[in-house]
Amino acid sequence: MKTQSAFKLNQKNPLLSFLQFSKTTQQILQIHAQLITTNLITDPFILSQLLLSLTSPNAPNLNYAELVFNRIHQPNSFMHNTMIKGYTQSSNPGKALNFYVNMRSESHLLDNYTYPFVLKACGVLMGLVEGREIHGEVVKRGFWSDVFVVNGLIGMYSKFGDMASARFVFDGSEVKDLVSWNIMLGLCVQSGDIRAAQKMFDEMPEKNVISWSIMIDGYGKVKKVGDVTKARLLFDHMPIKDMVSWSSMIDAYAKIGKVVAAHQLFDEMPEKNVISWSIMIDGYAQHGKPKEALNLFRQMLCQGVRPDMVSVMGAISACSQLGALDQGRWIHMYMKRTRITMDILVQTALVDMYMKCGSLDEAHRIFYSMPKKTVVSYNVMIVGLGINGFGEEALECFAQMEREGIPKDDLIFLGVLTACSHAGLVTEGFHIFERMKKDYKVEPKVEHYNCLVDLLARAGQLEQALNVIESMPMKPNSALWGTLLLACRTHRKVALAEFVVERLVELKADNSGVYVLLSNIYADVGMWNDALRIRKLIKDRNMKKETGSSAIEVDGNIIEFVSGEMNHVWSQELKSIVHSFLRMSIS
DNA sequence: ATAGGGTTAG
Repeated sequence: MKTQSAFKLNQKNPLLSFLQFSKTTQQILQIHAQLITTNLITDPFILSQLLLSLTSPNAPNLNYAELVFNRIHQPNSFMHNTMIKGYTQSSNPGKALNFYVNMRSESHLLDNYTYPFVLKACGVLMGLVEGREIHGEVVKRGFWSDVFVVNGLIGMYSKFGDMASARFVFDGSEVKDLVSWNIMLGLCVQSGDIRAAQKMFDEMPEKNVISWSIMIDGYGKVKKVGDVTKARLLFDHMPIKDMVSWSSMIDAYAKIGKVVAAHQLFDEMPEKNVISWSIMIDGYAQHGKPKEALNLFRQMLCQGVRPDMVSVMGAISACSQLGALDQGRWIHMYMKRTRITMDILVQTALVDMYMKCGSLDEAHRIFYSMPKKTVVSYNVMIVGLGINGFGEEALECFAQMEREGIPKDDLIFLGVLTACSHAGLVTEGFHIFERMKKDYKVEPKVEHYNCLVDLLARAGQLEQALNVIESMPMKPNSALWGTLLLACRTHRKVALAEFVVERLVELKADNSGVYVLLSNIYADVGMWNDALRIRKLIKDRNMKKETGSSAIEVDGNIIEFVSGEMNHVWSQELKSIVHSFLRMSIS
């Protein structure tokens, strides 16, 4: 955005000066009211300026702009183009295309300024057919030498993800600038072809910060450790960095769970915005460090950074993981109070948070007040009901989803199956699994078989579970055997457990947890020698045991308990509580 | 022309 120059009074036309200086809609409207009373209203230059002000992204008032536009007797190209630009920028590309269609009937209005805007509208609308048609028109009318038009075309094909067409325009054009190269670079990255991007990057006659940032982002998105190193190399070598380059680099680390490296850069970056904070918060939340995520969120608020919809997601997710109901509630209230808009994604995250924190009431309230629901919203609800033991309600929710005609994906079946498994609804679960293949034509994946095995095994039907594993179309993975092994303990099936461990050894997935479980199974049925033999094996192989931990929220503080560590300030109190409960249950 | 967001198994 250009900085507003100091107010200069136009002697010949004082109103015009005010108009160009006005920033808020109210000011513009006032001036317009004055304009109507004067004869200046017919001056095309004044009217153009008025439309420009009314459609500016600072204070757009497209309805009013359209009103003014319709009262103009013979709108010129500039006015048309201003309307198209305004509609595209305020995300109403359909209207923009309408304007364009109207212009076409008087083709003298169409100039080289029209096409970039209308092509952009096609890109936003995903209007593939219209886009190609306009492409043809551009060629016919010979606007090839205009780099803005060419970039409009490349940009549009880039939005469609149509590399071939974008390349065709790019290669065939005589006029390329840095923007054209950068759009192509971005398209390569977007289609996952980092090698092609690197080739272009090397060939580019000149590069700017944006080109470098695209490459860093691209290498970061490949999500392999080696490529992140490559991203870092570029990052360290680029001549000038801006917030986007820093954020892209931090995100590259955060996405692969290298939170330490990410946080270090985050501390080093000279200037932060909401996006950089969100990246860091989400990085922690997605990699098992919800406490750190919440801490950062608090820090962000302290620094006076106003959170937006996206930046609260990480914090909400952290609350779900911690079961931190009070803090989750606080964030929810904070959003209401500070009028942060909540879209489907935020609402879904909130439903998930309330469900995971066991507050079904609040989850219900949001869920049923949602104007639109997606598969994901339903999934969150169904899984939430399931983990809270309301299997029947979960199935009812699924039925409601069917009635609303929401298309299903494979994950929703995973949700329904886990809900059944948690509630012990074996026949219902089996039924859903069958219907999944038959009625919905969704091919079950290993994860679905895992759920089915879990469902049967928990209910004690271990033979059937084994049957499923042996008859399924794909190779069973270690998670699947793990599920079965866990059920072996609950149902004391020693022989089957030994069989399962053999399979896990074959898969080289026999970690310490597996042997601990096996040893416990032996111990449960009194086979002490075997139990000891396995214990010794764990010790001899020097296998490290992952320490278990859990956390609860006490008065808004997150208290973490680590297995085996009983020296926590809360431990003594906890012990006495547990003991008094035990005494109560005995007497 | 470049950066951030929701769902699964313990």
